[in-house]
Amino acid sequence: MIIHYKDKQYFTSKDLALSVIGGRWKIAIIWCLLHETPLRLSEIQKKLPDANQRMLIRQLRELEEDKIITRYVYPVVPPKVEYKLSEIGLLLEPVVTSICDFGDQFMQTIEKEPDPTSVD
Amino acid sequence: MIIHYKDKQYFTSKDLALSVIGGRWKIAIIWCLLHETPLRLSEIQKKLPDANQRMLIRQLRELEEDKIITRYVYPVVPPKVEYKLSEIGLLLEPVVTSICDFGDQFMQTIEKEPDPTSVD
DNA sequence: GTTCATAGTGACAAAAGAGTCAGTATTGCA
DNA sequence: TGCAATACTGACTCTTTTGTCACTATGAAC
Repeated sequence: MIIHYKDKQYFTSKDLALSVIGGRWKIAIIWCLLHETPLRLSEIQKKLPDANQRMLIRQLRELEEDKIITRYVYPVVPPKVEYKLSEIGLLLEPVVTSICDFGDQFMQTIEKEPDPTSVD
Repeated sequence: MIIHYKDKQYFTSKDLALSVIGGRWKIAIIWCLLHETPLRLSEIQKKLPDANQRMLIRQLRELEEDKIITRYVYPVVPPKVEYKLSEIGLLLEPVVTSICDFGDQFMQTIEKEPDPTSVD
């Protein structure tokens, strides 16, 4: 079974999923939107200060293209745009949660037994 | 809270988790090892024919470095090496499962409502 | 008329990641 | 002697992703 999506081929639905969530800031953005919704760009920026605006916008565009988030533009000046998770996007909650859980557990193991290559 | 790991800084445990599972073939390798274990390199290659050997070895090395998998070398000729998930690696089961589940659901939505940019 | 706020785009440079190809080692066997 | 099998490594290129900088638009407030 081959899945065609956005001019690419995926051999498993898992690969397709990874193409949707794979992006430097995507999981972080989804995490933010799971905790508080809707959010404006400027609010996401405050929550993710290490991502620059250009990157955030690109990631938001891709998530929107994949219908993971919705974008609502208020016809006002200065602009006001709200992002929220779509119905499909909400299905990512278990993914984000399990990644967070794993991260916590992994962190505990490296704290107990610090990696020799790590620098404190 | 800043986590130092392998000469890099992580601001959340989620980012740390993503650094561990982020790699073209890592989720696929872990998926294989969750279904059948242990596996030899040549067996993983058969299960992931699109990954070339060099890439698989690199991903396996990184997973080993992060203590997600263990590598056992039999002292025989020709070489025999077995890979299996470590105790920590097994904690990734919910991550892989939730990604697969999401992938399946996502696939259904794009089948129902095909994306205009996709090519069949 | 200038400035502010917000959300955005274009063009490019830098870095990271992925992929390719050729080569190594060991031992047994024909 | 030469080949087969398995698990690698080195060196390189190519591609993709990420990051950076400068720039736009609009209407209100001063």
